[in-house]
Amino acid sequence: MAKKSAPRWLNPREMKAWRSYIIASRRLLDALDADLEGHDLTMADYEVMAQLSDAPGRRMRMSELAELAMLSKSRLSHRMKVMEKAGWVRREECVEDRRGYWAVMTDKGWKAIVAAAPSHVESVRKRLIDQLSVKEQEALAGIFGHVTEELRKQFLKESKG
Amino acid sequence: MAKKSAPRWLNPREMKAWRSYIIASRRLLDALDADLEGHDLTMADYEVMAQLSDAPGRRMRMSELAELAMLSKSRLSHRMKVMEKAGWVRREECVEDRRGYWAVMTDKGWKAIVAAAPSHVESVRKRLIDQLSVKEQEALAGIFGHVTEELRKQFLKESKG
DNA sequence: GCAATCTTGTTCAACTTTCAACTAATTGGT
DNA sequence: ACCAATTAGTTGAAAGTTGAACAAGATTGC
Repeated sequence: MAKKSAPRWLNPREMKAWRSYIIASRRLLDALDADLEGHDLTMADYEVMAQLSDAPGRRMRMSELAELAMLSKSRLSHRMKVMEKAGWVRREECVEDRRGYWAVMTDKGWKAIVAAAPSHVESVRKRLIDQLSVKEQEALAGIFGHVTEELRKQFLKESKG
Repeated sequence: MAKKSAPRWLNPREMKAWRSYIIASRRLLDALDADLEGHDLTMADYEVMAQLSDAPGRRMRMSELAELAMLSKSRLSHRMKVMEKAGWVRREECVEDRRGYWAVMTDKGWKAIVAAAPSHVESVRKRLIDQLSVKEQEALAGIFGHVTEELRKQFLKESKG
């Protein structure tokens, strides 16, 4: 990341793309979080619950769940403690690998996510998806699919050297 | 936000747009933050410093700065305390409105942001902007400009109606 | 079989963010 | 001029997050 050459500042078009994106994203995430408030969920917790509800048997190893929900192990561990207290999940020892635990969604958790999902989807529609034409939806998927792919490559390159 | 009718789940195209966006954004922000680590800055603090460095006299009222940097007043207040301790900013009483304060960037702060900016821009390029064609940059700006505009309208409607 | 290493998941301490309460100054209506 | 309502900004406590250190179990190579 060290650079000696003159910095390549963003031209107006690039700047507009970047600023629009960063500003809208911040506000969008805030709005989506606010919309979830009534269900006692943040986006992060929703993501955890959604991933878990999709897993076979509504159970998943902590590490895999952390990976899919894009949280650190530590953060997931803390959130699980909170959600466990709320009765939405429970932890079960893992027989196959006795270091590990299963995160298991309870009935109460299932009911909570089923109750929250329609309004969350409606919120995502209203704030984002329904604002976009089909072409724009495809552009969005294209752009960010590509960005993720590239980040993955960059990560591999950087962690090797 | 209360809904009685059947939820309009996302179709595959919509789901792809949404998931690509949310996943890439999370990872992108993480990468950008990681790239800033060497300058002892987070994206949020960078934003504060960048806005301040752009203001006339490199000074701005706390409220305006909070608004532009998209932070709550409380959060800005806390961050300012940290940045003040680092010697990057200082607070000055405001004569025109004696409730208020000016956030003022110090020389040291100016040097810090000038030192950080090139590598941050390079990081934004590498992770996002340079990955996109001109058409994609324009699409990105269009989509998120529109989203911001719509969020603003929705906010106005919701806070009245 | 066994030491070295890696992986899983938690915990502690430091730090950051949020939320509600608060002070003090300004504004606006009468 | 006065009082109520609003606005600017801070504070302190509670909640959330991070990152390093750790214990315990799995894996690898000899």
